[in-house]
Amino acid sequence: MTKDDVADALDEIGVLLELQGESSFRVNAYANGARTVRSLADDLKQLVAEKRLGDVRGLGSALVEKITTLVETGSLPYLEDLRRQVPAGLVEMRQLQGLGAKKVKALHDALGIDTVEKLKAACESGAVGKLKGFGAKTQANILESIRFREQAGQRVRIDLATGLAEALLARVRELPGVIRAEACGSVRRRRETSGDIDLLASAADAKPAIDAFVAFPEVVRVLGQGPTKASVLATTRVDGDKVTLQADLRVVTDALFPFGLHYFTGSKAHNIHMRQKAIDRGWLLSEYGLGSEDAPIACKTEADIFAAFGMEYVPPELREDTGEVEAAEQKTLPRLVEYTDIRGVFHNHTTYSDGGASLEEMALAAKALGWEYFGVGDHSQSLAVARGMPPSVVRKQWDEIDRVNATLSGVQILKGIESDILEDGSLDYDDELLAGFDYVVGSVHTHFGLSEADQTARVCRALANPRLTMLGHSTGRLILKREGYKIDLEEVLKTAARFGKMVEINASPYRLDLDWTHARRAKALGVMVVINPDAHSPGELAQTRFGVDVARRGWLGAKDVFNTRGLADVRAELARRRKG
DNA sequence: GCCGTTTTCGGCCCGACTGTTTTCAGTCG
Repeated sequence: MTKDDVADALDEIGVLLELQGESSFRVNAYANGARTVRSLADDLKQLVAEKRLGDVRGLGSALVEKITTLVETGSLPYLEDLRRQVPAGLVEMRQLQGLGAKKVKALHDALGIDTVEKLKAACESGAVGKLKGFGAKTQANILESIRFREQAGQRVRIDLATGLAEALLARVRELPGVIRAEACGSVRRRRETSGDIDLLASAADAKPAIDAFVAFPEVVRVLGQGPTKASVLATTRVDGDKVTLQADLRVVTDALFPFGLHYFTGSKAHNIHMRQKAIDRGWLLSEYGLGSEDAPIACKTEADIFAAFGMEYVPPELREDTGEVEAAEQKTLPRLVEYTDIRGVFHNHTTYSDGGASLEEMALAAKALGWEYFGVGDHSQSLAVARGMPPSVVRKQWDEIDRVNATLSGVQILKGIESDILEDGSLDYDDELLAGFDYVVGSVHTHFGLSEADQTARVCRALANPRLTMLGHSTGRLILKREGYKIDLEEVLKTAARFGKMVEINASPYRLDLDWTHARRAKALGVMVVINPDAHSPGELAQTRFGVDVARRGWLGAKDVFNTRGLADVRAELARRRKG
């Protein structure tokens, strides 16, 4: 049972209790507990074993007991009972836009509706509209939500959400009367995925901006429109991929902009914590201001809000209520790594395996980004589907690297390899060939189905290999597409620490593993992190920025990230490691 | 169900918007 498994179970309990009409506070306690578990920096199994779960804020005796049962036995009778009591279709109905637990329960109690299909039929027959508290409009909206369920309301990768947000934001900023505008929410916090776009703008008069917003060419449907706020369904293409998301625009006066920016950036948990800090001081904090009614505290920027509390500025990426409020009070927030700190990258592909560009093209693209080195890490021979290189091709690539390096100025190519970690944990190629590389990235590409114990042992054995420099994409997940293979990352990170190995944050927006919670754990264990774009084309080198986002969410500073070092330093360190 | 420098009970973030009402409940963020 991973943290996510446990958190999913707690979330499910919350939803099922809500559908039974339980108190919203009790329901919230489970949702809070799930979120808390999901973002735990410490190892869950260890917390359970050492009976320290109860020390975690938000986990009381009832949740501690249930989490302990889940971790120790892998199941929870209490949850299984709830599942028997609440039809599964109600959970699905609950996910429809505009339908909350109360309405779902009313539909079930009054009409016996327990599936989306029955709900659709009841709407079409007009039965729903006759129900007390429902009406013709609600009935039509439910039908609309059922139709649009496939199209929107789903989370999308951060690169796609960012593309749509930036397109909309650019238009909002051009609107007459708009003074400031930002994308807030999960896009600003740089999460891995986003479920909607939250835009905030300031203007003396909100209405013209709202009216213009709902008429943007990206808007395919207006979900709601008031004097200061509008919700739409918006669509665009990002690098060829179509992305459709709900987008909300809120317009406030410029004096309120900092408060709105903080409020709509969230996370919800961070906001609640900050609001509590305000209450402790006899103030109120909301999107409308800070302070008491007779003594409001003026803030020109978001930083002023934190300053009013005597806190350091908390970067949006840290606002998950995982200790950032306390650290900001104690002024112990780390200085986070920035994209501009990156001096080069190590894990990338060229036409020697499954990449689309030559060594020279990739190196020049790296130089254009201001980097000092481009590390190639093409696939090793075992990965035939990706045109993995037999030893003869490796030697040919080395020759070409030497030739191209002699012609390059300001950037150098490093001789790396993405060596398959074979099923038994050994590396691809013999020791002699491996010794010829500047560094070795070890990655799992096959046998995803091993048991957690076997997969963990396999990767740990690779980490113990003196030839391995860094571990590539550590879980093999594809965001929103494929779960990672089962692996005990705590054990992997501890093993990496023991053998002094680096662990990659794979910056491809499809992967982003290590995820931010484990990136933070890696730092705590003293494991050096490296951010690699896994680029297969020159344009993909810049996706390194998404990996920097993950590192920032994981509280990493520049010195925690290997590729913030310059070329000379990197060469020296890699040489030192090769000597062992 | 959680929590505590108003502490073991009585609170729990709170405002915008929608739709169904005629003063408010539900949903959402």
